[in-house]
Amino acid sequence: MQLKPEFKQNKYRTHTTSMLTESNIGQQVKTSGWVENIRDHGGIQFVDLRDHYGIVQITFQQNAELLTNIHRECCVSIGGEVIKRAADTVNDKITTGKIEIMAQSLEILGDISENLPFEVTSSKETNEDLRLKYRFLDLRNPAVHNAIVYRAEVIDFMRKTMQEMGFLDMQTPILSASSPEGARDFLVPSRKHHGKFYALPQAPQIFKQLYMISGFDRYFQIAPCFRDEDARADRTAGEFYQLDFEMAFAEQDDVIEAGEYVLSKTLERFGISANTAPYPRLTYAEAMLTYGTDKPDLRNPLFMKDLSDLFTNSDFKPFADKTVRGLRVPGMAEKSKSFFKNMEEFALSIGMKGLGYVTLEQDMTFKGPIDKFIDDKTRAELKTRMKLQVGDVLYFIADVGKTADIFAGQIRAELGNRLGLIDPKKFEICWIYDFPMFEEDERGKPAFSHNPFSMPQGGKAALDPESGDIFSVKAYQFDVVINGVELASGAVRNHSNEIMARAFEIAGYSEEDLKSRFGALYNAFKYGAPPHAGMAYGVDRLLMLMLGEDSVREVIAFPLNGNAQDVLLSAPSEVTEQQLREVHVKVR
RNA sequence: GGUCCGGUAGUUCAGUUGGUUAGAACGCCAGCCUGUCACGCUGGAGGUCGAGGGUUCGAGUCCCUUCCGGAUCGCCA
Repeated sequence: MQLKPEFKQNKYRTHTTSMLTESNIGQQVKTSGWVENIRDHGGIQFVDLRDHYGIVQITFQQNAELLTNIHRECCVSIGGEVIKRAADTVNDKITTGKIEIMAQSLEILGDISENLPFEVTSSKETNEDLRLKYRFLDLRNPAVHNAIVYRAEVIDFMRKTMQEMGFLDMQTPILSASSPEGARDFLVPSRKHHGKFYALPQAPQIFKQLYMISGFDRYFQIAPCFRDEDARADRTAGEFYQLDFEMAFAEQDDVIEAGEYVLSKTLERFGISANTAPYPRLTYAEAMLTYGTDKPDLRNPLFMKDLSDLFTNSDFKPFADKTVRGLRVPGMAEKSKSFFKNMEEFALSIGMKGLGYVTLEQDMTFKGPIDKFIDDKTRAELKTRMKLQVGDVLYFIADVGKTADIFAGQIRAELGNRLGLIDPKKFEICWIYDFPMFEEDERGKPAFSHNPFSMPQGGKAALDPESGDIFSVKAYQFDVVINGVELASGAVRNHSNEIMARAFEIAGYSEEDLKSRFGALYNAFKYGAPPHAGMAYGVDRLLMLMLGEDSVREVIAFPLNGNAQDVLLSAPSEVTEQQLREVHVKVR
């Protein structure tokens, strides 16, 4: 590697470890880093010296005294001559493996390192709380370190790509008002205003819409978002980052195209093998019927079809007048009895009452526990509709309404796993769109199904009480799904108070509620809001997928633990009485 | 908040039906070793078995309480 312009020799080093190549052979150099390992052979010692860029081997011959008191993870600066390694001692595993430094001097830079709480090079196997407490050591592990470097590179690339498309990187406030979104807010007490609180933004939603109303055309931000909800493997406690963007005078397709561009370019740039854009677009209804979920894993080739009409008058009570889904599994008939039994047990474990199936015999007849309830005409129709072939298994999933879809989706996912149908290296990306504007709440009343900012398709007319079933109204609302993970969500925004008020009314809120919950937007809409639309990608989640990690915490340098604690800095922590008095807070 | 799983050496783990002095690997310390790169060899130190209580002649093991961690459901528009 050439000397980068920004690299300057100083008293600590003439080269970083990875700069050293065969071209440096014979030169006097100095390099600094951490001692990853010491191999002491008596008359000769080897030290692996690690810095941000890589590793180089330092050899000590007849000067072992330089290593007195040196332990693993000591921070040192070592001077010496670069020498060529003999052919039989070359190490192909490291980029500097053809050379080594013959040490002549060694300076300890920090304090002598104490005994380590865990071994740095295998830190990923350590209990997570301990890793997080010593995150500075954990992050020295190249496997952990490089994920953070990767994160920086991916975010940098996304930012540049957004800028190329004409988006401006603009900030939004962190200290703001409690927002009317679904999650719990993090509250910050006010010192100057007794009894009042700021809230950390759950998303920059209101502000990015205000940017549009302010006449900015294309906004984006790698935006911190704060939600006081419990963590999951794919969801950090507390805070996360979104690639958030918004476009004025935009339709749904404009946002989808921009979102598709930045994602596909990013995956391409980082060598992720994904299906190429344009990505398949599935309506919510299609996804629910075909995959039993609004976030389908399309790596799984299995899919469902509607069979309800064939069993309306069936003698088999569990199917009669129910929603029935058919799931064809090619070539599964040869699976063992226990495999089928285990699937039935799985079905029971998720709350299904049973899991009927038939297998397709050599002569194309059916065999299986529920075959006796199927008449010949239905058999013939099943063969054509499900395109059945010899050796197939046809599962039936029946229940009331949407429940059948959800159960079918779980069966599909489980079969995908158990049959090994899912290629962990593949990325299958799709759009889900046409989400319903409203869904039934527990009492059967309409509630916003996704979010109240979205524009209903058909505008105000669609919300007219005369225009029919309110639950059939769709919103301009869409998601990006990768491998069954919801990665992004977007919408055409409602930019009219009139339509907003009507939508709120349907969801059981008054215009006064609208004014109090969305005061700023409501006020802004009064002065000429442009039609606008946008979306936001979960950056942490995307990085997790790109790196093939199971936990989102692996792609965040200093994450809260699963219990929403910063075990490194001890947060949250108690504060002094004085601090509490200043912000007028009394702790019970 | 619910459910499930876990907590044993610095780390990762094993520990049978309740039964002798609680083990292994890695790490650490000491000694030996001039070509290793997961160096090797010899020896050694290191344990409140998460905590508290109970049953028992005897508890890492069984019971109760509690704390901590993980997964998951709720929650996350």
